[in-house]
Amino acid sequence: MTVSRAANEAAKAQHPARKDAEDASIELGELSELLGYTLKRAQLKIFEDFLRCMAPLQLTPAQFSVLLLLDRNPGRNQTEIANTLGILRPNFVAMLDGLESRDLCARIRSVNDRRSHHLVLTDKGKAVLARAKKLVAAKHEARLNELLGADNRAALVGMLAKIAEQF
Amino acid sequence: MTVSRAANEAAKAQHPARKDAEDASIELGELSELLGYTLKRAQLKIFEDFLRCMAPLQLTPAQFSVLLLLDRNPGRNQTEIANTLGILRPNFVAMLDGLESRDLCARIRSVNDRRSHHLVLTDKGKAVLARAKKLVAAKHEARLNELLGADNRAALVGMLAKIAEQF
DNA sequence: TGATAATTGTTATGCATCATATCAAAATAG
DNA sequence: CTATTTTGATATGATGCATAACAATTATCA
Repeated sequence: MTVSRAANEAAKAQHPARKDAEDASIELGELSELLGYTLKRAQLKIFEDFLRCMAPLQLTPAQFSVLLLLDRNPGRNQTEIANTLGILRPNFVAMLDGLESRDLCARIRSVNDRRSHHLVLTDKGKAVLARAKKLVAAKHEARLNELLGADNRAALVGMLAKIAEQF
Repeated sequence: MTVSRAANEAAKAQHPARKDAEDASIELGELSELLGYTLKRAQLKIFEDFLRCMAPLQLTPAQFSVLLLLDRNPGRNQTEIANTLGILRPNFVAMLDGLESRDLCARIRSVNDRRSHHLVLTDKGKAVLARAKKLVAAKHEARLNELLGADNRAALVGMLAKIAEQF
């Protein structure tokens, strides 16, 4: 599980009285100004919190993104969905297997092109997605707005999107 | 290699005239407003560019961060360095083996505590780090400033650091 | 002091992610 | 009709990340 790392840190925090005690704490130096470094660390934290908020539904960020896409774009095939999410087709197969085995989505053989599958959410899938959205909004994103402020949060997302697209 | 994905995309870009052609392009929906999603994608792009810039020195972001830390904090042991970088000690062993086999750093048995190693950069390690810093500044970070502007870039790093620490 | 516990580096191992090659079935191009 | 391409799928390997366990060493404390 992904909580273990946090639990590990928490365990250390309970023993501040040791030779351990950060021993003249280490200098990060230019590391703290490196975008890649902060980016990676922030991403891990965000995913960790996402998993925590989504624990009752047992959805990973990747799975959530698939459900969102299928909801907005019903009937697309695996290649299309996988491509827009940056998932390689071979790896997307097992992922879909998992969602399908939980009856969250379904593969429907296309009549036009019998190689491909139309992907759709099941009713259960739609229900789970609706609950998931609420959890994300209420627990995850709300906490972000609290930490950064709505304006800053929007600006942050904007800059990240710009990097993701134009870099 | 990590370039292959980009090469793959490039290959597709050369064939815009297919049934493929993004076929009434897929709606991202609320995905584009999800911080976790943009964060992950931006992080991948940044790491990809970092690797490209650092190709002549063959340093990964993780390796670069280790060299930086060793430079600023010579004589620390493996546990200390690994902990501050969020690397688990078992995984740090192989990583150090790699750097040490390239003569970039060295493990020096401590006389006070013969269990631990003092970690230091070799002369070659210092030289490589110096070149690496220049590459990062000239190629990588410069491009970011160009895309976002220096002020926005600083604000971005600040917000990410806040998330990484306080979330 | 001496028995017990904790720490350090290490190995082994498992799981998840990611990437490539390859394949059969089906569709498309020429 | 033949050759190529596309789709979903399988097998496979590399890498990152996490846990358990171990020997050597050090710290704790009764």
